[in-house]
Amino acid sequence: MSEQSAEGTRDLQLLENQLCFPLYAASRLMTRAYQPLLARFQLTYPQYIILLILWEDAPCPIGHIGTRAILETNTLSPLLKTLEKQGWITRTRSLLDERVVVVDLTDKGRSMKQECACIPQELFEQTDSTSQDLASVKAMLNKLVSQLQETV
Amino acid sequence: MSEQSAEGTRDLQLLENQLCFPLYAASRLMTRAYQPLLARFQLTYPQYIILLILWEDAPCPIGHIGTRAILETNTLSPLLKTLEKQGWITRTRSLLDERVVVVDLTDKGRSMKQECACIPQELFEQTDSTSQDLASVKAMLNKLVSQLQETV
DNA sequence: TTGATTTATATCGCATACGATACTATCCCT
DNA sequence: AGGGATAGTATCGTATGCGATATAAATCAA
Repeated sequence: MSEQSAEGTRDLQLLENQLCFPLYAASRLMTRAYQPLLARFQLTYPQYIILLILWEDAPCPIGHIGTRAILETNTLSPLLKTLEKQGWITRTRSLLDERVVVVDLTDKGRSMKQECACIPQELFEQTDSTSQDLASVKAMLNKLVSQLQETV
Repeated sequence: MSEQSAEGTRDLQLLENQLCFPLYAASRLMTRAYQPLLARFQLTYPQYIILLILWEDAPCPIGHIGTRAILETNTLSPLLKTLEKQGWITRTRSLLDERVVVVDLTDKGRSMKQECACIPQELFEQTDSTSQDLASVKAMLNKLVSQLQETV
């Protein structure tokens, strides 16, 4: 399995020789791994990503969240509506430009930042990768993200 | 906030310091990148993954596909139904064990393997990563997948 | 044998993703 | 000023993912 003939590695149509599949699988498994940690806060993984962004940048327009999360408004609109309904955020039309909706954290949303601070460490403990390993993957994935974004 | 280091690199709550986000983003962008290549064949990305597996293993039971794709039957059932409706595959109850549904490729499904053989190369050309880079990411993602699968 | 349990698949409901489209506000050009 | 182009969000339809549950067949246990 680890040792492959030159011929075996050359067949790009084998699932094992594709980058896309472990990417797809790891992403879904990562979301699953977050689920029990986020359930305490009634959060889904995409909602958690939005909150991470807001804890850094709120208040900010929806478009800014979309840029950072690499999500279109057709995904963000219902997602933000849910977060608003559950009391995490507020959505307000900008007075300066009525097209813009500014998103801000509620008191609950702001205070939950501390409550959620343990999550990254808890998740890290679920893998026995070294931080070195994880840092390498992260760096290479970030590079891949940039390259893929350029193609669009 | 960050007691560990003077810099912000230790603040695990920053989006930039999380592994999960580039994973999530890269996976979605990869799916987007495949879309124009798969559109010619009227395929979605998950459908393409199923075909990759079938081109290696067909005929095989649904459970086997689920194991390789790391997908539950609640996802696979409708997906396979679509592939059947579009003439790529057949689904047959096993005579040996009536619980099992055996999936096989149709003639069209089998012959399209050659037609789709160009896709991996075409996609590869959309990134300017070296194969070395991609191989490293793939290896580390596979390790991550294994570790995340163990936690479930 | 027969009832309980397990296995393999399917159905339902909900929450993303995203292409296509719609809508409104702003901008830009003449 | 006015009308088209552009920008920022929202809505709609379709296709996943997946937890919870259902269903039917095979297996197991007493």
